[in-house]
Amino acid sequence: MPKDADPRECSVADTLDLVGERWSLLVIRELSYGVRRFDQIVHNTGASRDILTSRLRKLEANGIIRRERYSDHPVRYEYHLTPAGVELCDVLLVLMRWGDRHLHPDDPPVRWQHSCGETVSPVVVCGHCGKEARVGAHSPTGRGARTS
Amino acid sequence: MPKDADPRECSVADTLDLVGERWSLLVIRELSYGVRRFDQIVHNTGASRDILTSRLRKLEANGIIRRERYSDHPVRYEYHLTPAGVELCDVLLVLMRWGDRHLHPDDPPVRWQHSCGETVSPVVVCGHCGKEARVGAHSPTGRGARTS
DNA sequence: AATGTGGGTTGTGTTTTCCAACTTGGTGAT
DNA sequence: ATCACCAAGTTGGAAAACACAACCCACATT
Repeated sequence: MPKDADPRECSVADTLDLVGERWSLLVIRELSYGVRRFDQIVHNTGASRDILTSRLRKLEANGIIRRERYSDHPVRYEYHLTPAGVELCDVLLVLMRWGDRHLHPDDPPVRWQHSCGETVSPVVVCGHCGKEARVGAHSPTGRGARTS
Repeated sequence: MPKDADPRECSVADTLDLVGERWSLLVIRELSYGVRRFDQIVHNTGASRDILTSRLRKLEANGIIRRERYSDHPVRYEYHLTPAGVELCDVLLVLMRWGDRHLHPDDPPVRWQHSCGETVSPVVVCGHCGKEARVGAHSPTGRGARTS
């Protein structure tokens, strides 16, 4: 870090410290699709095996995924999302929506069907009033809120 | 990429190719706070100057930010979000919510006030029916939808 | 004349990542 | 019993990315 830096206190940065490295969010994506095995995650993401090992260990250490033994002889494991990991799927949905709109406007690679019967088109709203929410629409307050 | 890999077609992966490298989302965060100057972005993120230059160029090349000359003598630039960049702020909001809940449960570093008067507590909902949406709740369809 | 400012670029290490090949403890087929 | 195969990693060596201080340039200020 440059010695004159004074990074903003920020939950975005703190979350990215846990899941912001290359491949981590794609691992969570695979688990959200129900993929559980090491080799399948390699195959579906393109991560190299050593890096995948290190990402899985870090996600596990931070309570985002869980490793479960499904065979004793030989010892074999599979991976699952924890409740905290399931919550991170919201991030995937919003990233997917942006990519669908801006990079694949005519044919989204994947659609998720919602319980209402329609294809999910995720929108971020304020939990209190239900209307659309977006950073920048109003001014921030708190320890990390400086605007210069 | 390992030669047996066959990465899933996926808008999440495609979006992360544009903004998933270290610092890129924090640059967008700074612009969403109204910070415009190179040195301020360095100061508030902790990115090194050379890497920041490369991130800014890439984000600009992909239409997420815009560089604007605000002085001719000497030549000076400042950075702004494009409409596509503003849409990416949804991702920040959802990352922030996760970090607030899981890493700072008692004192979120930043609060954004919504037009309804309350602090924004972002929720991802289905754009059709308005109810909560989450990847994994139903099964995916499309080219990238395999579940093994 | 000296210092400061904004937006970079350069040089030189250090750290990460990449990828094939290998390992380990087993199973099933010949 | 030997051979191939499987899953879940680990290892070694090369390539790429990153970090950071120092420098640069065209001004403006003191």
